[in-house]
Amino acid sequence: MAASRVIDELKEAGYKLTPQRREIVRILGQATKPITAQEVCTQVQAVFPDTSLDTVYRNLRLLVDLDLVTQIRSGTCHSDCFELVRQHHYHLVCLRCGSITCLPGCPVANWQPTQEELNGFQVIKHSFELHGYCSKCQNQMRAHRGQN
Amino acid sequence: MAASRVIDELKEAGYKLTPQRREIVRILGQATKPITAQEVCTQVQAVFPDTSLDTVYRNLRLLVDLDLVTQIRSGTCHSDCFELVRQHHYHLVCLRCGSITCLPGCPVANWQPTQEELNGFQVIKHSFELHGYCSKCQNQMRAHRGQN
DNA sequence: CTTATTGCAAAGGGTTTGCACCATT
DNA sequence: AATGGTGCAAACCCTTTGCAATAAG
Repeated sequence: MAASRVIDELKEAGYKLTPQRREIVRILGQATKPITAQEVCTQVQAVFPDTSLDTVYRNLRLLVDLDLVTQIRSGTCHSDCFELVRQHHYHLVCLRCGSITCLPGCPVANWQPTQEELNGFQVIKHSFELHGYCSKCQNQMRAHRGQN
Repeated sequence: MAASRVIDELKEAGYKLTPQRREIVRILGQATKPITAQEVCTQVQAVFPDTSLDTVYRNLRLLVDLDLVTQIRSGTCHSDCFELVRQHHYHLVCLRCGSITCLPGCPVANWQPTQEELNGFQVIKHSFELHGYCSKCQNQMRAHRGQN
């Protein structure tokens, strides 16, 4: 979903478009991977230095509630990450630094368990993550071992 | 992995087997799904009322570090859940109440992305979750709508 | 007897909330 | 002018940590 589309949806839903809010959406639109509220905040503050972290959280929550943003509580990430809702894809999550990389497509996009297995559970969506070590961390771990 | 096996591993590794520690392992061994530290604590306190939550956290952390327990930071769960390491499986996670159900097997057990996609990322493991609504929450949501 | 483990209390980190002021509509 | 949004500060929840007392080996 493009940032402009998100702005339109906010407008239509009757929400005010403050500069901070526009900037938050713009930053999410530019991101190539999910980012934390803190990262969003730092980037917003580059333009509007007085922006507070709670404003970022409030806006992210609003966007999540409106189904315009996806919130990811990753298997390794300390804090939640956010990204604009977009085509289904999956993530590489580093076990060491928590960084997330997006990969297109999904190996289980069309898969469904049997009805007996679900036992009445209503599936809305699914998530698929690969956990391991990014190349940067692999290098650092090698260097660290080298020191000993 | 059976609880007795976990106890053996702890013994072999030279850790002391306190009553609280044994009970924590026993509770994890009996659980049919991942549970929170708070849930473990409440169950331990049924037997040893003075047990503190931080002792539970310390023991869970130890078990995770020893690769005897898996820690799950789910896409919806407020706090982390824990389960004994066992055969690979996947989870149904309720978007409303956060409850987790285990399903055997895994639709992507033998799948691997191409080397170009990974770009040096070293895959250690993966996680697969279905998010939706458990039947209990579906009923509650229906009842709630009925009231209006 | 030695050392790890415990309970307590306090601190830490991420996230949410109450409030008065301010800005968008 | 009305209402929703903001910044600040404080609260909240989950989790971790320092410490002295305790218990397992």
